[in-house]
Amino acid sequence: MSTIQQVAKAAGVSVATVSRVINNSDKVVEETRERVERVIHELNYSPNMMGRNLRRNATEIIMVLLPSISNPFYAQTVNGITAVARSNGFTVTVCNTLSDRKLERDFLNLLKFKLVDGAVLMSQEMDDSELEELGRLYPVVQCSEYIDAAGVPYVTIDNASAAYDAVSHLASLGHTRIGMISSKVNYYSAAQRQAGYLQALQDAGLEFESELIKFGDYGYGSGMKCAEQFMRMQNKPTAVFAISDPMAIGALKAFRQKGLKIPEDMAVVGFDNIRFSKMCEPELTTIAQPTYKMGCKTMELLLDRIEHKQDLPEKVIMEYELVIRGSTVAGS
Amino acid sequence: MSTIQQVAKAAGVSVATVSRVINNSDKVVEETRERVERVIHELNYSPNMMGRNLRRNATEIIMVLLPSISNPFYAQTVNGITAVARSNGFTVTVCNTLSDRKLERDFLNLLKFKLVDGAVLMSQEMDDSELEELGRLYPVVQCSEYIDAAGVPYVTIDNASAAYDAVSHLASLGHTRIGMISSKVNYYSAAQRQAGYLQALQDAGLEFESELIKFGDYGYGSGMKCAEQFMRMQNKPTAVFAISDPMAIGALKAFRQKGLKIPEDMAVVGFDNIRFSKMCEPELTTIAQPTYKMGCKTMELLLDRIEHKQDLPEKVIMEYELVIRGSTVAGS
DNA sequence: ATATTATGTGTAATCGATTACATTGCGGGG
DNA sequence: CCCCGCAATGTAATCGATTACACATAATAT
Repeated sequence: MSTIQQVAKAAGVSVATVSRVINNSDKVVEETRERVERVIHELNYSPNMMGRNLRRNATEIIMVLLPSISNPFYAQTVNGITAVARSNGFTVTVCNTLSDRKLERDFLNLLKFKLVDGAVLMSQEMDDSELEELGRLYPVVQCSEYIDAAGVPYVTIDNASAAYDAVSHLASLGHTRIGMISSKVNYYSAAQRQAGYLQALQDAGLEFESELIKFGDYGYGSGMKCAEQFMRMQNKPTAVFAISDPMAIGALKAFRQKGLKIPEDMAVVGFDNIRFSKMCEPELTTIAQPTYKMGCKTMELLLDRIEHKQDLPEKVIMEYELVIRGSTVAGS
Repeated sequence: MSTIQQVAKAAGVSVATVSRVINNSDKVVEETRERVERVIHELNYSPNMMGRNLRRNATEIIMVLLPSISNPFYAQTVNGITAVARSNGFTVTVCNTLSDRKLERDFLNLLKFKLVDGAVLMSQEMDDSELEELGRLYPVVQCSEYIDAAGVPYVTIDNASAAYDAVSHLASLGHTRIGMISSKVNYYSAAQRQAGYLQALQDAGLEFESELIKFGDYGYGSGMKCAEQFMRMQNKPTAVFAISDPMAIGALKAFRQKGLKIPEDMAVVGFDNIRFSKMCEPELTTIAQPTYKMGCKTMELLLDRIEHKQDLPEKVIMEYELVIRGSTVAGS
């Protein structure tokens, strides 16, 4: 690997001139520029970013923290983030925290250590005060999953309202006993979705009892288990709202294995509109978040922070959509 | 953000001593160490990695390049890579190339620029000679998808043999007309799987014609389209082998929409054993790769390269497994 | 008592870039 | 012919760490 010094010597100029050529700044007379560029090419030189970054105190890399790349929900969001980042000269790397607090901390050290310029959090394990400090010290934006209290900006949908719409949809179809599959881990979005669910039941004049909420972990397997719990109840629900598509799909599968007809005997609504939700039998009614746009918006907020703009928006609430398919309405 | 100089001044020692404390190297007398550590804590100091990396010429970060984090197949492999990396003090970041050659190049610049110590390629857009050069200059290992000619080490399964087994399984069930859903992009693995398919047909004494191979893009949608093409054929196959689970699942869906019974009227085999393959109706027969172990092995090879060990293995072929489920054998 | 060694700490070079400031040379106005 | 100003390039400080080497002091050997 060649350095700027070697290039300078070989081209018979100073390192300053080489640097000027690389950054095509200032004036370099055409003849010199060509000579330097030829040498750069010959030596296959590319500037060492550690040197550059140390001097500039910036890396033009941002990182996206998410609990698991295996959850298909994240892919589109990352694409949106990447699109905006690239058009502003930034590179995006994805960091898989596996919901491990220690691993998450290791990644966030990259921020502290200045190896990345900013971070998007799509989920966090840390507590409010840690997040608050993080947001105070570094450019950080939350996307989709968030903690409100911490003063860290976020982009999200109105989870309560989305859940409300999903459950109201079930109620409007005549269901009077509606279950919910939520999550044990208390994410804020899960709490909001539960609130929306309760509100919808109340507004539809339906009764609620705690047995109607089961708890999973966002994955298929837990959806199946929750469905089995519902099946064992005396007074079974005829419809279920799950806060993730994989859980909804797992539930669908379990219900069908028990011989229930979907949506006649049991209606199911999911959340996130992952691609597979159109592949299962029947197709899944679900809440679609504008994932790509959310990613774009998130990156815009982050760029503003990195550039230290003032008076920045703290919250952006995006529109969602209830996508009605065969798991709630036959033949749609 | 405080620097090592500030810490040194505040503690009344030299930067060398502070550095020794941080790296707990050499001898520092207990009293000095405590004083320095107290100051470090008070100033909330953490070493600037750009300075350190510049000096050490290493970052202890490795990157994984993959075409799309939305393909669930990659998640487990990344977990394996991460496990081994972490236990060796390395951090893993995932880079989403979107199969875009330019984006891929941008990420690989991080290698050239010394911002990462090594890379795992799970798929590449570059041609053989580029890959060959990359492998010569930097620590790089291919995983799962690979180019053999380039002399870059790789970890994989025997794709031809796996496809052979899948197709032989179909033949052994009495199918005599067996289609294949392959990919337009000519990945090496796709070519090998086609070879295995052809060999299996030949060994089973079955006829082949070019119409029996359709081409998709590894996604659900393309699987559905290929299935529709099969349905329009005069002499339809009664079984189909797809080189990715999403395509197999898409095909399954399309066949069922046309009223075919699976597996009676049409048997389907996929490839990769993604989690959804157990959630679809019926469950999908597929080839399971030992993804987690492949990730571990890949990272081991990469670590060896980073540490400049000699006489390293160039190829590691792992065992796969044909998982038989309801899409080929009823009730299994 | 002196020479030798070990121990702890400091000084300054170094990694590879960027960039403020200095220098050089040249053309034009007076 | 001198001086000024501008354009092109060079010199050297700087970013924040690590580390070879130097040095001072104390402990030990002779």
